[in-house]
Amino acid sequence: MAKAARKKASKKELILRRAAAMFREKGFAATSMRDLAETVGIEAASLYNHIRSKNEILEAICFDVANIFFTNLETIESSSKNSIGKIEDLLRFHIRQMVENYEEVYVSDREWKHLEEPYLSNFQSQRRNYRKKFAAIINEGIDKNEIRKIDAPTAVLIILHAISGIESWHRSKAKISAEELEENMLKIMIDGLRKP
Amino acid sequence: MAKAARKKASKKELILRRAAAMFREKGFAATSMRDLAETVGIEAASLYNHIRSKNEILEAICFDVANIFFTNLETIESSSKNSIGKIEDLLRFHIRQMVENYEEVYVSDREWKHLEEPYLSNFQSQRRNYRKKFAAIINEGIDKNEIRKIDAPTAVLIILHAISGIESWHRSKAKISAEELEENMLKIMIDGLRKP
DNA sequence: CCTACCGATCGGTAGG
DNA sequence: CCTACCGATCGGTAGG
Repeated sequence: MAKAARKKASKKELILRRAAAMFREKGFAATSMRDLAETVGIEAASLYNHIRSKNEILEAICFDVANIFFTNLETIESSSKNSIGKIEDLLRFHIRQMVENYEEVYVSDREWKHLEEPYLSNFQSQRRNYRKKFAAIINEGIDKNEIRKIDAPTAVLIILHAISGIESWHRSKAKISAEELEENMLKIMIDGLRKP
Repeated sequence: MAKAARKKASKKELILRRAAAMFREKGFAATSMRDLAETVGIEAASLYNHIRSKNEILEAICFDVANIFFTNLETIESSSKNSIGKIEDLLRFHIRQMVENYEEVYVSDREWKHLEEPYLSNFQSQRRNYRKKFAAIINEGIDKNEIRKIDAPTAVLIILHAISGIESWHRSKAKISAEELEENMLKIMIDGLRKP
């Protein structure tokens, strides 16, 4: 019984992982349940013993990712570092997630618009919330004279999207290592914020 | 005859513009020809008097945008400015295109993977080419000691994706003006490159 | 530009 | 987990 439960859980996880890979590659709408079933190695109808619907798969991916980032943000918020230090930690976390957890993060970032209500509104509001908290850290740094006077929400958008650009790096067979990539991104972006 | 030709051309342009708006909003795969026909105000079958296929619409959008950017890049390459100046011009052009020509640029950026061969390979190679030329300008600046020693291809990815992040700004009803946005982005990104 | 329609494919269910 | 199948919808064509 415990064994069967474990087995079922791992098959569901397999489905979610393969789905993330396919949604990333072809997009949510262009991925069919028959395509997915084939890469999992079962018939399309059998998928429905593990998941309720195609949309439920997307929900699982998007909210898993959202929770990982939100939990990390709370940890960083309550740390004792200064603003630049907090932003650096935030960036490193984003970059590492993008490298290590690539398919899921990418899908959460680009395919969430195919979420259905009420999940769509829920996801969008989590997203807004995350960006607001990020912007608050930047504004804190501006107040304390660590960071140059810039529009914080704009800086957040730039930073977040810059990181999601690692996608292409990932595809290009890693001409530089993950560590080098991280240092390069930090150098460019943190120094764009820091007060001269 | 000239009048009829003009009329037909403008109807095709209307279809392309509406298609860009819908592809941006729902994604290429999730947009049906019936949806598109409805917003244009005709029956689905009538679309085919103006365009050959759904994919041809995507091709028109993607290559129009690619050509606009490529032409501009060539102009900038042959200018007499220094590297930082060239990059600044390049950034301003990208930002303005993103603001003024939003739907098409966004679609070209995010939906090109639904292109079919041989257009897909063609588009990807134009894209690689553009990034290589952009990276070459950065490397030139590093050689001339205007720009700090960073990995140029990484900087290109960061910059290009940072700009595509304006999408969210666009959606958020412009809390700051387009000019302010441009100056903020320049400040953050150019100063991340410039040699201290 | 429309009506009428095609074959293919979609997400999902019934029943075992 | 499979076979068999459903209604809906897809991109696109024929013919006028």
